[in-house]
Amino acid sequence: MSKATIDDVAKLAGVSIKTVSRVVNNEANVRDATRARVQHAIETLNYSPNQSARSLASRRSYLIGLLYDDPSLYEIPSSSYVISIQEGVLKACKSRKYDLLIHPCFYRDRHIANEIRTLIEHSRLDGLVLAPPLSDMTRILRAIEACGTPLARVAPGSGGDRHPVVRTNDREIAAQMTRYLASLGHERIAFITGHEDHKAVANRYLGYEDGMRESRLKLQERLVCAGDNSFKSGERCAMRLLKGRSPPTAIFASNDDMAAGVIRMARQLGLSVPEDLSVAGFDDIPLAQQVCPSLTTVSQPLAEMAELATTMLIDELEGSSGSAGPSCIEASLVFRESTGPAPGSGA
Amino acid sequence: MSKATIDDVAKLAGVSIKTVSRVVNNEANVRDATRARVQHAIETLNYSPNQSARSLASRRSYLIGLLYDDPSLYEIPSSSYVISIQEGVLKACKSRKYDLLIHPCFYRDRHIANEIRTLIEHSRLDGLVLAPPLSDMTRILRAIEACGTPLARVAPGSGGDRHPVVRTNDREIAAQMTRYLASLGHERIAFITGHEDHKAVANRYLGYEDGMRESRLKLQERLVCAGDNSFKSGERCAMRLLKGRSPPTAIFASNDDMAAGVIRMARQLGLSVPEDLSVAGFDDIPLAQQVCPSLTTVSQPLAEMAELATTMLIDELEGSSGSAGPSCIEASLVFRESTGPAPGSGA
DNA sequence: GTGAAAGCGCTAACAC
DNA sequence: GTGTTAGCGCTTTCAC
Repeated sequence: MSKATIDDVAKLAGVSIKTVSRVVNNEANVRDATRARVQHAIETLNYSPNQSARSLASRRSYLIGLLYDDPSLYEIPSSSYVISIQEGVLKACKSRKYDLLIHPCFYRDRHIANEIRTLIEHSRLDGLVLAPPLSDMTRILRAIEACGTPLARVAPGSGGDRHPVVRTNDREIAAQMTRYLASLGHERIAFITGHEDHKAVANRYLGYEDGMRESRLKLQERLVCAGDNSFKSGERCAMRLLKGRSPPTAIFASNDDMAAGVIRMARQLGLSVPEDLSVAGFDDIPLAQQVCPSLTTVSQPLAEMAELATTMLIDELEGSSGSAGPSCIEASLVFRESTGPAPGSGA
Repeated sequence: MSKATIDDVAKLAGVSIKTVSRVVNNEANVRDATRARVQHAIETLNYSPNQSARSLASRRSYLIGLLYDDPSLYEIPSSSYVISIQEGVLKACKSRKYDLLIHPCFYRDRHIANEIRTLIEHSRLDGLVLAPPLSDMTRILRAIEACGTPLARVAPGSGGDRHPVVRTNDREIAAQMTRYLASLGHERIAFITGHEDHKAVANRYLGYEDGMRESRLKLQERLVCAGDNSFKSGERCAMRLLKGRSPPTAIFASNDDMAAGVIRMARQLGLSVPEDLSVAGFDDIPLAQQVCPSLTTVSQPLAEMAELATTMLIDELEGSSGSAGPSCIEASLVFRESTGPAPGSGA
């Protein structure tokens, strides 16, 4: 029963509605005794402010929108990615008393800018959090900025913008993983790239190149295979890489789904992991612990990134000065069973 | 710029705001010519109604809340379950022009009723969709009904309530899977139960009993093992079942995560699936296709259930008469690689 | 410290 | 068919 209004409370407490409003919003300029009296009335009546009225008057909805690319729309079932993002955003929302509205969309949709514009105009959002790969697309950023809606992004781009951006060290950590594989004695280290529209994933390839160079290993085009982030593309690439002559002894896939596909294919080809082939992934999704052998991978702090981005957005909404600009949350390597010494490296 | 108001449109079109309102809300009693003129003005001004104002005046927010148990809160990472539910709810919301607010919570939280009450009072929701196992808990249902908020549930309980409930035929389909295993010559068919608080999952056990009885196989207590829906509990149960004497030749787990755990453990114990052991799961999550061998399972139409529940809720909100009462969307068996003839059954 | 008055932009009820 | 008049329940501005 959200029946009681601010008038009821004011009457019961013997004050004006403005004073009630002050108490509710924790504003200054209320004597302690008055405040207590109002508090009491609020509790007695079980009063809770009407959000729509509040929104209308204050032009703030306490609603954050989360925009992400919905993998289910094109059958790449990496649900844990979405869940991690949501988890982080929700955590920030909860602690700041905002509600979360979710809006998955298809990033390649030609009308996506319009869709988002409609969402902004039609829904009463205070701000928007953008997840990758949506957060990489200038067309979308333009549309949102044109609407003047505050936003924060989880994205690799440095941006240099006037809105908060949170990224992780994809490139550096991918280089580190590559060097780790090299340190195990692997020389033919293959790489499976991810979907080209996904900039963060693209950075992982750059990291691979860095790592190979730093380990003084030769980059070979035939050891690089183009995946699309899906399990199936991992299988396909593994097949191609392993069937060639002088096949790799290690495969580094730019995400876990593809790495899991590699493991499955390796097994079907009669190879043992990690004895015959080392496999590394990226993301540390739950699947990484469930495949056999479990996957050496990079723990990507997706939830933390989303949480930070959201917190920064809310800070901005509330004028808590600018913690704006780009931030970075560092990823880390997770060593499990799928990697080991290169065959014949004396182990 | 959601700057233009209904007054601006009215002025430009040379009509009253009420007429604009009629056009915007697709009401009758507007001459075609007038309607066109108003439409034109709307487009010219790029007008879009202010939702907060609309909510305040009409007491409708066009906001649906989705309440679900958040697996990440206690480390059972079955994200695909959440995603499927969201997917269904979102689809219904989209087609009916509602927005979706998500609210995960911990179903065993002692203060959950309060949390939900706060959510309802504080947020301006038109209705609530409840996902299992929250949807099974009378304590929660009571709290929501006491608030008078319309709701719909995805739940096994027949309910007999005055709100929509959508269920699936867990029990019957589990019996069918059991009979299928029996038809392959298996006699010692083990079952791994799920989390006890999850009624739908509990029904699957009843179906197993039915299926065993119908196949004239003996129910043996030692062939039933208690899991908790997690991958790890699947591994644990498999270990216990397979290490005993006269171990089962088939294991039916009440969800895919546990079934995947069984497969992993079987492999570690040196058993081949399905040659030495058949494994069946339930849910058909993406993982079912990614494990090796891929999992024979039950395709649970979670997204469809959620979509139907949401549609029924919205129907009710809009007074489109009652399609209320319980509905059922049927699950079906999916045959993959993890099941085969019983060892020594002449195959 | 506190209150009165004036909206926020829309829908609802009823008059015309 | 169309317009007028009141609110919806809150915040804001400014006076006291």
